Amino acid sequence: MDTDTLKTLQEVAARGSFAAVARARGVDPSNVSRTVAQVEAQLGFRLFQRSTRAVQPTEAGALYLARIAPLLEELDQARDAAAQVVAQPAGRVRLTASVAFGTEVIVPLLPGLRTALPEVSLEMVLSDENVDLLAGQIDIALRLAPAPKGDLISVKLMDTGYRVVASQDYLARHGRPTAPQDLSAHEVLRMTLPDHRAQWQFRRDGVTEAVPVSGPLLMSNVLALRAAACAGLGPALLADWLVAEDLAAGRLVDLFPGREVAASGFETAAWLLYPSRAYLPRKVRVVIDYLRGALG
Amino acid sequence: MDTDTLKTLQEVAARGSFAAVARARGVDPSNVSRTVAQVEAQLGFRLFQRSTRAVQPTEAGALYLARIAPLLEELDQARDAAAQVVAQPAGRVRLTASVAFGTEVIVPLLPGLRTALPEVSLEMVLSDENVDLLAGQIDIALRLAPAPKGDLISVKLMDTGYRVVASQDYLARHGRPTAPQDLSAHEVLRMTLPDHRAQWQFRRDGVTEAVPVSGPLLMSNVLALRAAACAGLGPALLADWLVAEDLAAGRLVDLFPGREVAASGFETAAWLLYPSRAYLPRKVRVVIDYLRGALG
DNA sequence: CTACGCGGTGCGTGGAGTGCAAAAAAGAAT
DNA sequence: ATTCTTTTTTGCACTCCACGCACCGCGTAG
Repeated sequence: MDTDTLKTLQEVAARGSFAAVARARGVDPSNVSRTVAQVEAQLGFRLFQRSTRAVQPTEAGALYLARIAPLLEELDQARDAAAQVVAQPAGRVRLTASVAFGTEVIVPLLPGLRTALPEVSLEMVLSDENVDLLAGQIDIALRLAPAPKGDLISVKLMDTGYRVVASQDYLARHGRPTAPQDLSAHEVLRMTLPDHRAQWQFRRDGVTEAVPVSGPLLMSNVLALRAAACAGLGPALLADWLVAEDLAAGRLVDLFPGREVAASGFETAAWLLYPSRAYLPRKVRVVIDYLRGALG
Repeated sequence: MDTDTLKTLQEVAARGSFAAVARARGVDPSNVSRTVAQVEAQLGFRLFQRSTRAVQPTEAGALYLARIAPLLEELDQARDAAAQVVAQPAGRVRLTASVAFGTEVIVPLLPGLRTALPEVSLEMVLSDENVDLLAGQIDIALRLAPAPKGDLISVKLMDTGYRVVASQDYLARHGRPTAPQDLSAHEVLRMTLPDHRAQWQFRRDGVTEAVPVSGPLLMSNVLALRAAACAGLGPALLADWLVAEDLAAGRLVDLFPGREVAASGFETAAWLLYPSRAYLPRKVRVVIDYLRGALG
């Protein structure tokens, strides 16, 4: 029983005509007719009830075709999966992340990734909106929350935290707060996200305190928020990976290095999401492994 | 890709030797060698790493073989499952007949058929129009004429005849005709079929006579015609199977019990039609046999 | 060192599969 | 009704693939 033959059967069922299948395949109609007849002889039952004007699957034929359809599919997948074992990890991998995370965390990794996986080319889709992985043909998504639903695989890439930072000159002008409570006297820079607006949370030695904050400036973009903080417009609550470089360079100062800081919950992390396929393309696999190795 | 080929691959993996597989299958070792080589060429990767003394699946080959093994199994199961559908005298059989024949002849057989073939469920499509057997997924058709054309198998189910009948009270009011010719003086009930309209034929001892008939009432439905006859509206030419019960119950009287009666030809019969003798599902076969036994 | 058995290859032949053409048939169109 | 078109099926050459056979290279076992 040839798989090509079985695919012919399915095409016959789909098109409802031997002649149409023959035209589509560029063969003689007699070819299709004989193929079906031969399969029927081998199977021992009739697959299609046919007249000169119509071809209709029999009950047994419909049952058989319905059952073999996924099998033929999987047979092809088995071939592809096995081929990937020997194939070099090559091709284009589409990766999506937020603009800030992409530019600050992923872009610095690109040189190393290029040398480690020269055959893989990365296509970065940076967007602060949640891109549909299937519709966008996305292989890998980097998000700051795990997959809420569906057939996505979530792996924690790295733990993330927040820092309250301000610029040197802002501190020189307004004084450096020594305790979180002092922030209530400052006009802080805030995100428009509801979680970040009313209060910030601090934790040290297991003791948590919430500090109400306020300020005239609200921003929807963390890069802009960071820029504002660097410009000395006030203290800001920002992700640690976003301000690591600025802290190291001295452009920003971590106001409470001894405390954990959070907007809503303390348990935050960056997640790597990818669609749960039966067999992940090798090029995607190696990129995932590289990212986990570099960030995990 | 032939499933038999794929099974050969599995046997190679199991036995670890081309020659052993060749012996087991009774073919030449070169056959196995070439089969494997051809599959590898089609797949694009090597399945077995082989030396003169050992055959070992490659990593890709092992993965491929492991994945196709259950698929081949299911492929066979699909065949068996479908074959069982046709082999078992069980399931739904779609049967079409005219409304009158179905209700008067087939329905009385149903109780016996239910007990004789409890696993078979009958779906009756009663229609006075010629149903398309293919489009309607009909297994068996009961018609009062043989298949005029096509690849349908026709078997005569039972001979049928016609009777000229009238109700007791009609005869009391209009007198009982003693010879067919007397019908010309009656207003008879007629079918709208062209054959039945102008004259009725009678035969006794090989002598045929045609009697012209007329009447104001024409009906297109034999059940309505019978009802009209029962209601004393006049004599009617009706199929014997249609009036047998009424004659037995005395609701109708056979006016010419000694004669054969016909509308057009005397050779009339009920036919059983079914598509294609080859690969006839067993459930259809047993219903056909039952009907022939009960009516033939 | 020899012999056996293994996988791989060249070769000739028979049969399977191909397209073509014609037949049968069923629906559509006139 | 009758003709026409389209579709399935089958008969018929023809081609070419797949089969077994013989042989080669090679590694292991005795």
